[in-house]
Amino acid sequence: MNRRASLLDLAKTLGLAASTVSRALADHHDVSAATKARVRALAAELHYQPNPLAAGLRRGRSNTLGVVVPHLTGYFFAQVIEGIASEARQAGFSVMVCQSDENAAHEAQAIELLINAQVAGILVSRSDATQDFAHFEAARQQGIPLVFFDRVVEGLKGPNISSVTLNDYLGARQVVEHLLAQGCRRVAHLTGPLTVNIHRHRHQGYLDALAAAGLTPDPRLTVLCELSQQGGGQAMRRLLHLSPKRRPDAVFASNDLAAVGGLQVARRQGVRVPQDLALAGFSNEVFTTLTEPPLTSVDQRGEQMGRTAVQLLQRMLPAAGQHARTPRGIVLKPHLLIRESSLRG
Amino acid sequence: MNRRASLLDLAKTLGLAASTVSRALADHHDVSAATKARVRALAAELHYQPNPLAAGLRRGRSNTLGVVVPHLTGYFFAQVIEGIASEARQAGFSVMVCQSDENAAHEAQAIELLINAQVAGILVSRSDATQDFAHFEAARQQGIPLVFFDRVVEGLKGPNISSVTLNDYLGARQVVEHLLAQGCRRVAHLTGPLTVNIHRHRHQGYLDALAAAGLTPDPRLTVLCELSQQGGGQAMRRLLHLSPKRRPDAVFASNDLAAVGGLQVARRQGVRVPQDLALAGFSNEVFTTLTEPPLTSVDQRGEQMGRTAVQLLQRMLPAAGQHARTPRGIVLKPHLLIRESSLRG
DNA sequence: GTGAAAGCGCTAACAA
DNA sequence: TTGTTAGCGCTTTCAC
Repeated sequence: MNRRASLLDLAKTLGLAASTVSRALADHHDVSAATKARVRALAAELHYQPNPLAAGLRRGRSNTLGVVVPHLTGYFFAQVIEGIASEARQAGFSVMVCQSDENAAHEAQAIELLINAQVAGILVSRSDATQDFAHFEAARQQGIPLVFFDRVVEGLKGPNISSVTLNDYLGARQVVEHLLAQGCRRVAHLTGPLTVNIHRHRHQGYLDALAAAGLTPDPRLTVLCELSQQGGGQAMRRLLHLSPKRRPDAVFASNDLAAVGGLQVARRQGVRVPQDLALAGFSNEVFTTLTEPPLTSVDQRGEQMGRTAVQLLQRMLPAAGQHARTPRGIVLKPHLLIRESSLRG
Repeated sequence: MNRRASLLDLAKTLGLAASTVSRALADHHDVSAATKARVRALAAELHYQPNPLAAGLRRGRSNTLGVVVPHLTGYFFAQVIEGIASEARQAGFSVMVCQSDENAAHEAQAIELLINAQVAGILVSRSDATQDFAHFEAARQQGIPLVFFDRVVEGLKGPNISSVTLNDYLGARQVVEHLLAQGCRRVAHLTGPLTVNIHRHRHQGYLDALAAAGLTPDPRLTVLCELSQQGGGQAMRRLLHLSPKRRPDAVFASNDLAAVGGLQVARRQGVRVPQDLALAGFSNEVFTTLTEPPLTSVDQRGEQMGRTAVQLLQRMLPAAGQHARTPRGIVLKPHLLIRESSLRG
């Protein structure tokens, strides 16, 4: 079991200085092509692998990207992380994943952990509960670039901060337009806290779709609830208790879990979906094709979002050259997926 | 923006040598209690955070644990990773997650990446496709301890290898005993490749439960299929094509996705679940409570498995003292969760 | 019980 | 274009 080859080993056998080998491997412009070739050949032969710990120590930052998500159990975030992991690996980065559990304190702790680990950058989808954003500022002040994905912190802008989001407004609007096209006239909306960008945008899309169709939104049909199976069930119960005239003929839930919770309550009360009540969710979770009937939803393009987030981060890294530190905000287009729960044929 | 305090900073302000401070912080036994107290007080005051890169470089290994899973999108592995991440953090480790996509080459690549990153240990659930286990041997030979969870490599045993699994045999046996108790007599089994421990054990549990009830297993009722929604659907179609006498009155699928695929096909063909056909899966995925009817399943205790895996790893680390490097195999008890899909009341 | 010294493997300023 | 030098922050002999 022989020690792994070090850069110095390469240098010695080639009769070069360590620094030259280092530069050659980094493809530094003022190393002769011949030298580069020799170095690369030997490196390949010896299966040289740079020691990331040493490089990190020297540079003052590791080659790891930090990721903070509210949780992992849920198709969307898992997908995003798959995208991040795959894109990061191609760029030579490792990925460290932390979860905030929708808890502001955990989120701050995670950021601290990542700063401490001297990550090259942080990708984060903020917890719904977070109100104080000092921890993000702290990262920025350490010179660690931040990319927000899906759930952004809207006040935070600046040279070291980018974002990639879904066009939630458009997604919601398309859902509601589809429901209206099915002949629905009283469309209800189950929403999360409107302080969070995604929920606010989806709600606005809902309102505007109604307005565009010449309908006046009924405030009783917008229900603020926890976007869980239980929360969706409760909200549905409330809606079904309305007088027949006021009762909705369609429900658009801001996520799939709440939609399914609502679906179950409705069916148990003998409401036929989609004939009596058309239903749609948001996120395109795996289980949307497994429910009875399958659930109309909006795909959030998780993997693409993850890949894009890493690309945005790379642009903000010092090594990226001249155009470095350009903050950007990318908005992805949603995909409406129409399934039986909203199809009145 | 002042530089983070280094160990040397502490040493200087206390009039001590760096080595003493280092030992004090590591709670080394021959540092006086008084000195330890002074050091700790100042460290706390200055919010001293050791530089993990430097420590890692010096020690020749980082404070990161590597995790390799087939994929992230799926409740079980996400749960395990939550358990791992939480336990690892408590022990002062970071976690690096890689996915193999059920692909042997990707898996080998991931292990190589982790070895290269000088992780302190590797936690892995092997891909179903892997046949060649040289990459695991390589890790072991680098002195990197391995813990297999859920899916183990059965040939690999030794001083640096532990495992934590579910008692799949028992889980399967409980499921089938429950189905038999519901009055079912022709129980079918949808299984994955029997080369993988989990599938083989589940199948054996199935066979033994039948035998214990005095029934002779009908080989036509064991269907080897891809354990996906589609695969489960196809298998169910095949079973329903059997002559009425041979047709099963219960199906136990080795995972939930296949069970739901089967459920959909059955319902579409007018088979009533559970009256005509009782159904059970395995894994307790989130969606098991969302199907119509909700699906009986076996909880795999993902989070517990993740926590246990990290604990086993710690026992194998050099620092763990005398009893270090003790390999262990822990087997967790499954929890049968009976839901409507198998309840004939 | 504490200190001095060396070095993990790499990179970056500066010199040639 | 290449080499020299220094040092990132920590741990670990070895000496006292």
